[in-house]
Amino acid sequence: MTPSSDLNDYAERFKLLGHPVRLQILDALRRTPECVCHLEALLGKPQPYISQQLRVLREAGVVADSKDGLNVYYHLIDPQVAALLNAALGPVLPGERSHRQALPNCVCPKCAAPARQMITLQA
Amino acid sequence: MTPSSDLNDYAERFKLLGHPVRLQILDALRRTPECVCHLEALLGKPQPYISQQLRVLREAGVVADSKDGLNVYYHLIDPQVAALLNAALGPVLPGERSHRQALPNCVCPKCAAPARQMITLQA
DNA sequence: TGTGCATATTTAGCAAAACGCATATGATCC
DNA sequence: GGATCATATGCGTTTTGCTAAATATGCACA
Repeated sequence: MTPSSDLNDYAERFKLLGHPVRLQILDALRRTPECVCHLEALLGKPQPYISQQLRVLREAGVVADSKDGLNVYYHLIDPQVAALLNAALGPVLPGERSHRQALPNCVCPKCAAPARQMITLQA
Repeated sequence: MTPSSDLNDYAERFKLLGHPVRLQILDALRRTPECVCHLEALLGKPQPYISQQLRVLREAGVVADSKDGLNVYYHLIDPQVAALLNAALGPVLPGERSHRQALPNCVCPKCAAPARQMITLQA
């Protein structure tokens, strides 16, 4: 009923997106769930710092985590944030290359399941 | 070509919206242009403070001003910000009551063209 | 079972920036 | 001169951005 108190909530949500690191995380997550170690390699930031931003997003109800062995996977759960990302960055193209090659086991340089590595080099 | 440098620009734009006062200003401006004195009455903040936020928005290329006699009217010029506002707050309904009653001469309590005032009291 | 290694979270801390606001001054138009 | 608006300055408080250290937690393997 008081429209200005709602606006505060919206401003809070925009503030979540108004942060390069968080925006980059969310842009990655709207493509596919990602484990923390991959986000670390992707953003080039120290891991505790990424955990901090993930926590901000988690406590705001924007993302959720699910553990799988050693790894923790995060995924986007807020449809409105997804809509905002689409409105701002454009929708994710179906054929668009995801940041990772294969999902189930993290493939970023650190986690390095050696499977595809030499393919990348020669092809 | 470098998608992450673009993300910085997008984050900047989100940051503009992630501010209660600016968001309230933009929400008003997407309905209709407003003069500063009306925004002052609408937000209940001192005039220099509002001018300050308007300047932020102006220098970011989100709004533009046009002078008309004593008054300065601001309007929204960034279509992408308008799209984000629509995505977040919902589109402006056609019949929705604008904050002001009549545009050409500001009608907020301060500028008070006395025209409609007693109507408000009795009806 | 115990030890070690790797992933991830949490806590603490700090410098820098942003915020909220007041006040004073200036410009412009009537 | 009077009103609207912009700009500038200052100040106390809060938030941000980031680093570093400490603390779980799960897996592997002897």
